[in-house]
Amino acid sequence: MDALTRYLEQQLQLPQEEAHALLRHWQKPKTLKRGGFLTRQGQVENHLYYIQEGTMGIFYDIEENEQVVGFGYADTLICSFPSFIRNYPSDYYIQALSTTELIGIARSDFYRLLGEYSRIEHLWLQMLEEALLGRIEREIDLLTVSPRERIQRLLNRSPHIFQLIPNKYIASYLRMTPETLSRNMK
Amino acid sequence: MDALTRYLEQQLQLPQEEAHALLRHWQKPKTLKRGGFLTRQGQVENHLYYIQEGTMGIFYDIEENEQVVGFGYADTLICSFPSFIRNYPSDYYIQALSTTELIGIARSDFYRLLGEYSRIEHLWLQMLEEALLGRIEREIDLLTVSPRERIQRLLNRSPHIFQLIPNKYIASYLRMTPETLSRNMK
DNA sequence: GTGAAACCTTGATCTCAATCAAGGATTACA
DNA sequence: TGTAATCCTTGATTGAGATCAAGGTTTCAC
Repeated sequence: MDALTRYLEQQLQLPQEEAHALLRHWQKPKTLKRGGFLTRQGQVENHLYYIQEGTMGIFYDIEENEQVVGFGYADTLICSFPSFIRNYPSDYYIQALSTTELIGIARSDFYRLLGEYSRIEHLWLQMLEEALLGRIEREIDLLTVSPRERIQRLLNRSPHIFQLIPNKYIASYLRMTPETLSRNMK
Repeated sequence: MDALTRYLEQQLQLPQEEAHALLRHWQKPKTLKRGGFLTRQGQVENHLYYIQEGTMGIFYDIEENEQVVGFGYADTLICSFPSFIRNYPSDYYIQALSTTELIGIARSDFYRLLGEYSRIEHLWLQMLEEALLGRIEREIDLLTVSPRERIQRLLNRSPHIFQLIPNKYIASYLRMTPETLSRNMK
């Protein structure tokens, strides 16, 4: 049983029939080297990806600076959601931070399956709820004034990120410079 | 035809049958004076509310300070979503910024209707998608460094907020002091 | 294994928004 | 309509994090 099957059936609790229906449409693996783009700015995101191995960063250019807005790592889904959902060109770009292997499912297949299998639709609804709650938590993190406190919150919520991702990206994600992160980690 | 019916059928494009099913469970109006609480910290949010008239603020205490994280006004839904969805005590509190009239639907009724009417479930899914995209946009706003730029983004996206809500709340929402907002509005 | 690139740390300086303060304008409601 | 409370504005000062700079360390690819 491969990682995606395990993810769908065990982690997401999807019944076999639905898991199989999804798996049939998942495409052949894609490998990216560090620095390689999964999605570029201006490009429409036509796939939802599952990361089999590696680490990725989601970026957005704010006021001419590259800002990190999220990470991806093994056993998580990744894509430019606004672009995937709205079928618009993406403002975000997604890059491999280390060699990464992914598989994707096309938007058209995905939304068709939502219509065909109410359990998949229900699962997607629950995932959207979770994603929304995650964003709401993230908002509090960003509103927190003290850099030290922002670091602490991330350490509590996602300690593994500090093992996986270079600090300079984490600093950007936490709305501070690498210097400030360094000075507040001790 | 009242405002909620219009909202469900026209704005949300819900068929009559489903709109009626929802409407039956919507409870009698509730009026709050300026400063009155819709939801308190620590209280479980058991209802989803529709604002018929007035303005509301969603607050969160960060590092002992009251932080505004959102607004509500006529013809929008409001509640402490994390609490409503997860059935946990709310970290947020919701207060009327002016005299406000609302009607609510109980969580249990709401989720039962989701199960009974796939069109309602589908609509809720779409609303969650929209809410998620809204949060993602909001994240970029918060990551923007320059206060002037943050103000500009809100002015572009939601100019009506500046008509409805006192500037001091908007300042907090934009992660700045009222002084900074004032100095950067001209 | 080795060299080059990427990353982290520490120090010195600077900048811009927060804070403190006070007067004036609006708003709410009795 | 009067009056108190709330809100907005402007000025002066302060402080925390950004920036600039440079040395040392780790990581990665070949």
